[in-house]
Amino acid sequence: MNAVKDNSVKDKSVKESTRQTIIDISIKLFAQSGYANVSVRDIAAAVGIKPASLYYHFDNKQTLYLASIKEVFSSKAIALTEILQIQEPAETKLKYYIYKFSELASEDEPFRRLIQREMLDGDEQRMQYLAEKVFQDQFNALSLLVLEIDPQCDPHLNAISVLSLILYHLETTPIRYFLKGYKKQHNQAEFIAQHVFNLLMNGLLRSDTL
Amino acid sequence: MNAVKDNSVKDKSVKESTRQTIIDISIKLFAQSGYANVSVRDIAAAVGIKPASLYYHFDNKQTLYLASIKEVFSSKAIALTEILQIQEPAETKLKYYIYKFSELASEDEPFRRLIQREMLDGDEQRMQYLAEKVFQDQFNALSLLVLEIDPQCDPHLNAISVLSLILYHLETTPIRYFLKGYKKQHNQAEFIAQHVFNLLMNGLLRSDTL
DNA sequence: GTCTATAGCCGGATAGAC
DNA sequence: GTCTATCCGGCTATAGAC
Repeated sequence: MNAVKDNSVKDKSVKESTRQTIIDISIKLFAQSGYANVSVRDIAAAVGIKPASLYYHFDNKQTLYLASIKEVFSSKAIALTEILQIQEPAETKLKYYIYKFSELASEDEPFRRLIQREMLDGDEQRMQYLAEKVFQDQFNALSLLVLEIDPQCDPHLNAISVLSLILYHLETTPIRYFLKGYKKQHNQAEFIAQHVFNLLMNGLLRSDTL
Repeated sequence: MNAVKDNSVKDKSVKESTRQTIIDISIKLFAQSGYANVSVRDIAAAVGIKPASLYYHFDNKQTLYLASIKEVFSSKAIALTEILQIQEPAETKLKYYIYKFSELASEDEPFRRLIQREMLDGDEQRMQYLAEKVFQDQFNALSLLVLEIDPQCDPHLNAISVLSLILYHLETTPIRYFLKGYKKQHNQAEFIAQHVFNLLMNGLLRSDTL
């Protein structure tokens, strides 16, 4: 009936909508410099339009920011949830999760930085959104997994510990660069994953071989 | 000869200098809201002076910010270095370190937030300052400690892992509040320290008892 | 849907009196 | 050392032509 509807199936060769371009560019800029340090002028310039045109697509800067974080977070939520679906023994599953999550986290710097920024400046409402729409499912799955490995443990505490080990190495890259023993490898997904899995299985003893 | 010199020994009952008051208040405000979101007017109002008066004490906003982070970081550096001076077996020393560092980190929220902010927005110069003047000594000491526990390990990697486990629980408090299994205890220094030490000694297995 | 032009506000910073 | 008064630049956002 309506042939035009087929266009709703996105063809990557077709130029994306201006609205989407604005969001994509905003994600990068907000992640890099933070909300207050990115002006509507900066975004418009990067997109290649005038600031006034931007207000045709979004009501104001706040709205654009919210659309940007929703976009980056919800696109990630799908990938994250999928990781924990496989049927394997608990330890294998954890190993797979750590490797996959390290990979996703090291690939997507804007995602990581926006989370860091939200932890500092996000209001309660945005935090709840982030928790429920992005992390809840996989956090619950990860909690169940660590509980399976040790039925005596506090799953919330252990799940956060797993995530912290992976993310903190990436978060601290800028300062670690100046600290003793820094190697480029320390920022590579596979290297981090290997270290974290060993540490979680054995503790500090026999945790790594050089 | 000069009796007035005795005033240089600070008496806590004496009102501190305006310059010091400005720094103290700036630390709190910058930590809470970030550099760009705190205006010179905000700071002046909180101090109880007019914005113009502030420029008698500091050249500009940047200079005031730098003085603030130097103050908060260098005051912490002393406390941190002291922790690793005791003579004890490696494991005891690590346990002591974890408990002390958890305590210091959970007590001083501005310190933690300013580090988080610097990780996101600090330039290379400030990062180098932070590394060399604040963290270098104790990071080296912590590296040696984990190396003593496992001579085969990568000390840089393990030292960061120790720090990550302690700090990430505190950093993620706002979102953890909305995640399953959250308890108030999870933010208490001693509780975190106990969990981290167990995890580092044993891995995920037998890491905690509820 | 994008433009030019501009309103209106708030920020950092300075001059100069007291 | 602190004040009042003020400059000026950058910011978000709107009006209205094309």
